[in-house]
Amino acid sequence: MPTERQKGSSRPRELVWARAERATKGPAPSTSRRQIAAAGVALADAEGLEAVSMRKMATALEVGTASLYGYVGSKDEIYDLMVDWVEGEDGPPPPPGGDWRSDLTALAHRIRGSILRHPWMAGVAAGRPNFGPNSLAWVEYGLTALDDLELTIDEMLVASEILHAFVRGFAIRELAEQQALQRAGLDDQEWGRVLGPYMDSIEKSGRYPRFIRVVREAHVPHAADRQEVIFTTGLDYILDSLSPRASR
Amino acid sequence: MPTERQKGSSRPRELVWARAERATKGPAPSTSRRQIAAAGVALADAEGLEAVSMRKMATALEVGTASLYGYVGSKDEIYDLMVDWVEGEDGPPPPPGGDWRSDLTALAHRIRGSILRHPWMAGVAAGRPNFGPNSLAWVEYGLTALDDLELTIDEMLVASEILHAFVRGFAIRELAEQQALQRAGLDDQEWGRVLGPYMDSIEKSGRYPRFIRVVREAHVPHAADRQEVIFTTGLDYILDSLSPRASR
DNA sequence: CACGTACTCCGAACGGTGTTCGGAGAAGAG
DNA sequence: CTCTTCTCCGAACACCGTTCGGAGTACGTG
Repeated sequence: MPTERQKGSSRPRELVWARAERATKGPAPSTSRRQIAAAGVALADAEGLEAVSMRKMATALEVGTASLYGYVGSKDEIYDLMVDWVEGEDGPPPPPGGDWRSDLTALAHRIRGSILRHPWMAGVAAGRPNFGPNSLAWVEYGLTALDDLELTIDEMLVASEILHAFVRGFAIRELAEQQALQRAGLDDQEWGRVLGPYMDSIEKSGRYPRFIRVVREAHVPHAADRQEVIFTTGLDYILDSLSPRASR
Repeated sequence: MPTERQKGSSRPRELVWARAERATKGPAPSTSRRQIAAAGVALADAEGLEAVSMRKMATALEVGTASLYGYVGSKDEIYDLMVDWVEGEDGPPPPPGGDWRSDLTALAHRIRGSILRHPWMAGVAAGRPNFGPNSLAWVEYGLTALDDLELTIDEMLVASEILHAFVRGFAIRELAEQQALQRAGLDDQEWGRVLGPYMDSIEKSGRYPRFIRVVREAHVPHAADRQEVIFTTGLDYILDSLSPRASR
């Protein structure tokens, strides 16, 4: 999660994206924002977001700790760079394929994939909007796909927001479950040992009968695939609700 | 954001919710998990999540810092307690009103309200699932409302997941926008000064025409109300897509 | 070519952080 | 009354984000 600004903080500089990467005068910088982003992503992927500290970043980049503040105004800006790096890791958006439905489906799976591949994304993106060039390119891609539906500009905005909200919200929930598993020591059985007794007591309390029914019934062996099915089904529900609005 | 566990950490104890609050033998504890949760929420609401430190919590509760570890296994567990405290702050769920659609609408608005009222919720809930009693009660409420639709158990699960995913995802996005505004110094004009030049350069690049169109057109005076409208519209889309599945 | 300026680099320090350790003291069990 | 078991917590450890101010470098200009 992005560190929160304290109340009396000095006025923010310009956005990272708006500041020039390199000055014209002094010595050449020995690294770049792009390298900083890549190093941050590598660190966070390997050891978790907590491992992204200014000192470790500096060590990874073979640079003094304080030097990073020449590239970045604060640690939060490193998060911004990391998010946009991930948005760009698969290359730029392809040209739309002409079928809005499959374009949007692909977009949704891509967003979900990014979050699952980089679990720290959920927490980082929660507190700050991201206006990086790669993020914008993918938003533009989604809006372009929606063009085929001949919606008003307001309907397009709503449609885009709904899609992104669902995908992001779903991936976050999926991730929380997945990480809880991982936290119990990378061991499925261990998790059962910890959660099991509590679930039993919940069941015995009798206050959550439908929840218990869902949990017991959904506790099938192929949990990973189950999430896949729920996601795809939910996505279809949402795309279904978009199409009738095209033929007004 | 929840602190991530490091790899070699010792095995986790039981869940907070499963551990006994009070032992039978020694002296009586001088505070309670409930008070810890309330103090944490108050601190986070007033000064941001970053202000929730073990030392400040201990000071607020008039207790030594190390004493907190008798109530809680780690700082993350304090986050768990805080989330469930918020889930319970409006009292227990009412009995379902008989109309599934209005029940679910009310539920959605309640979740969104909680996140907007306690902005730190988004980041905290991103990394950990919450199985606290109050959270479960509201999940149960949603499932109960869905009972009227005569869905299969799997359809109920999907429907519940979709609703929660959309609401959570939307609130997070809304919050990010709102906090970016706040970060610029509680000043709308300041934000324009920071963002404006960047948006102009984006526009001049010509690479994001649809995005620019949406931004310019959505930049109306009544921004707060705009979010309300988008949320309500999106929610209706989703509920619309649920109802046809009732009459299979 | 040389000067001045504008920049990059970064060691050291400041005030915080989460968590552990181990002793002191309180209260129910026998 | 003793013993056991719990609560409490000061002190310490390793680390954190950020700031300061000096040293060094390369370009624009005279």
